[in-house]
Amino acid sequence: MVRGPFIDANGVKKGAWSEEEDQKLISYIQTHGHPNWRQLPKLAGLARCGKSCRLRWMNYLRPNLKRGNYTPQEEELILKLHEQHGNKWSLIAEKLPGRTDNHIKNHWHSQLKRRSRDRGRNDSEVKGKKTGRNNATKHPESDIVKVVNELNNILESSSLNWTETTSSWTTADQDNSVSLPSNDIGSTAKNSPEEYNSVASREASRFQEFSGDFWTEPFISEDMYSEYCYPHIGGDGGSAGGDIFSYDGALLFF
DNA sequence: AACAAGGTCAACCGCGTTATC
DNA sequence: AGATAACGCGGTTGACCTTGT
Repeated sequence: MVRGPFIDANGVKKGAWSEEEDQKLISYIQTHGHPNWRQLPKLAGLARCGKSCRLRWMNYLRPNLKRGNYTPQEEELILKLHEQHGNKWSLIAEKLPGRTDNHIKNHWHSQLKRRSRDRGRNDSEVKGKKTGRNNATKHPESDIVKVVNELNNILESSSLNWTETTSSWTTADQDNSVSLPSNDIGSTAKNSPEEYNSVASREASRFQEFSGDFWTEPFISEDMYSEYCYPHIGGDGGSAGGDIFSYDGALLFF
């Protein structure tokens, strides 16, 4: 499915990653983090460029990545966010725990683009002319709220709660921040509430062990927090938006 | 059964942005 | 303040897979 491995003119390996390379990268990052992608391949004993290592880690090896089919709620949210923000895949990915910008982008081009186009066509047939992108007023509030409510229902059944004051996810049975184990949930737990809870609790325990004191924990690079603990709340203060707030008891992602 | 077309997705490339010197 | 390095994002590619004819 992917380019076969080859060595380029500079002696840098490219193309598909082998199991051995993956293991090297994982074990290096688990031990040292990734403070410097440029230096990482050399230090980890990989004949790759830093950029390639970063990409492999971010899109494939990183913990908590969700694989497999997109839920209708996720797809709906992608469609909404894309209409709002355009091709800002990283922005969209922030709202979808466990999905990477690359995955979302691929999914968009392979399926959602067409659906979006069809929907637009239907809309215009029904409502008459109405065009333009990045137009928030285009979407009736109730429509967006509906999508978000569906997502909230999933979260509720999972016993995971977003605590605005501490900007963290908690499980119902404990107050500790928890990294959302989307990978486990997606592939192993099959999303049943009981299994979901069990995995979430296990992850919470793991996180407890891990984060005795997060800020003094050695070898943890700063951005690991946002990578491991979903969702990343866009606190960059930029104009991109407030990201999450509550509306009539529902969580809104913007 | 064989082929073609379209779909999927990991990976690469180029460029803009941010950080550091 | 300017130059350079490093990072991150979005677009694109290419090979395998699936479906239709």
